Amino acid sequence: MVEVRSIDTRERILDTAERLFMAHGYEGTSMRQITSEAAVNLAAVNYHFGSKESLMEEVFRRRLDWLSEERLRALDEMEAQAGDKPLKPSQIVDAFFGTLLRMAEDENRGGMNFLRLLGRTMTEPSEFIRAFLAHRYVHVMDRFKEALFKALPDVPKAEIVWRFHFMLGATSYAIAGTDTLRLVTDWQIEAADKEDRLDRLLPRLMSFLLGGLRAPLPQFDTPESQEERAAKAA
Amino acid sequence: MVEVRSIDTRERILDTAERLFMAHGYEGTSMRQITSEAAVNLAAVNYHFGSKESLMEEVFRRRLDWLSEERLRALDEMEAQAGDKPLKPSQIVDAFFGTLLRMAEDENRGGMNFLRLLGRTMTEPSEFIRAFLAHRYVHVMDRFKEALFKALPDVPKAEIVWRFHFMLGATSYAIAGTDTLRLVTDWQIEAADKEDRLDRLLPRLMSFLLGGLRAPLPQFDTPESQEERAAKAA
DNA sequence: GTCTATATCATGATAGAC
DNA sequence: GTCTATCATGATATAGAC
Repeated sequence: MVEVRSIDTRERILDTAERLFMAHGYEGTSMRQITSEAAVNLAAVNYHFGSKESLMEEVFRRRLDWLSEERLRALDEMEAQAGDKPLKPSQIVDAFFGTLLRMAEDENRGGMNFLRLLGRTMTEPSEFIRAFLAHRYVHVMDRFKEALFKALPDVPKAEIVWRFHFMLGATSYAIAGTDTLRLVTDWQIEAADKEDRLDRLLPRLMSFLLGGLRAPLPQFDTPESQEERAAKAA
Repeated sequence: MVEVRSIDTRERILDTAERLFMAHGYEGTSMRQITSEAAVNLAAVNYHFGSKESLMEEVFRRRLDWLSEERLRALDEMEAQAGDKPLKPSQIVDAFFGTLLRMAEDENRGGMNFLRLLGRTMTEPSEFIRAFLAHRYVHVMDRFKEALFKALPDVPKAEIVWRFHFMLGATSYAIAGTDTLRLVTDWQIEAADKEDRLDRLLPRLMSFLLGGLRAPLPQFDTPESQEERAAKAA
């Protein structure tokens, strides 16, 4: 063992950073806070990760590499079982969003805290981290997009992409705002304990997402009505 | 006129702050950036608003007071017209989310930039601003909640609150991530120009939201299955 | 590998002249 | 109302001893 304490230090920094980035945002968290709460020296972050940005990237990489593999594995399995038949949309949605939410139950994989951080980061203005995520996991998104295209051959592809986007939003927000729920309601959500609330979030969210994914298509302007409008303008 | 320039200064600070808070987040934007881009003196922010936090609150108040009135006005009108009959869910959703998205077309009311800032802030970790919003506009949320309860008497209230929450998420994300769309897709969304994309966002989003709102209810554990589980555990 | 000490700079806020 | 000058603090990052 070449100083096993360094591994502890590294992990302790990552754990603390994950928690603090979640609580105060990336810009709102200082390296002093991180190193002091992790009980390591201020210089340790730069030694182990090089910079604050690289630390943030590593916080995500540690969790998302695993999640991405799980998602793809779930999809592969289902497709292998289905053979030639197309998958049901509910299967695809579960492979993507169900796998994500079940991650919240595993404290060793970051639990709810990481999920909330992820949800937040999707709308946060730190360009560098969104660019990092977009690059690193684009292949996962593409696989799921293609699966949805096959499962819903009658829905225009552009529409599916938009709805995928809406599903991401509903999920990110639902996760990120576990305490924001006060904004919508003042009365306590009926669930007594946290466990129960998490158990029920998945079926609730799945119903909503599938309802949205399979909703009747919106009616846009037809080419005729566009011509009408153009005629009026002229 | 007692120095009309001060009004300009105030508004210019608000406009600039709105844009920069959107681009870099609250913590990521310094007062020096704001005052320098607004071409006002550094001390002007503290003179006019007292602090950076109060400035942020005013950025939101300026837009949301108007939006809240519009939302309530739309709801009042519909209820007056409907008389005794309950409103259709689509009407309520349009009064809330449609009014919001139509705001994006009005540059004098902040346009798309403010909407994206709002979407971001919903998941952002600045506690003070979320607390401010929750306090100041709770009456609007309550009115819409009650309207949905009446429109959907067969759906449990808790379920409606959750789905309201999911709808907020899908919308915030859709708005906040106008450029994040790259994360889901690499190919350009078919819309040629921004105008068109915005025109089509509303019907697309409305279809999705209504599909989710009216989706079949999720199946939870019945008391029986809970007893089963308890028996197993014992 | 880990620490102390420090360099260098940016931050929010204010005091006081005009 | 607006300015300059400045304070006190906290930021990221690094040099160099151990």
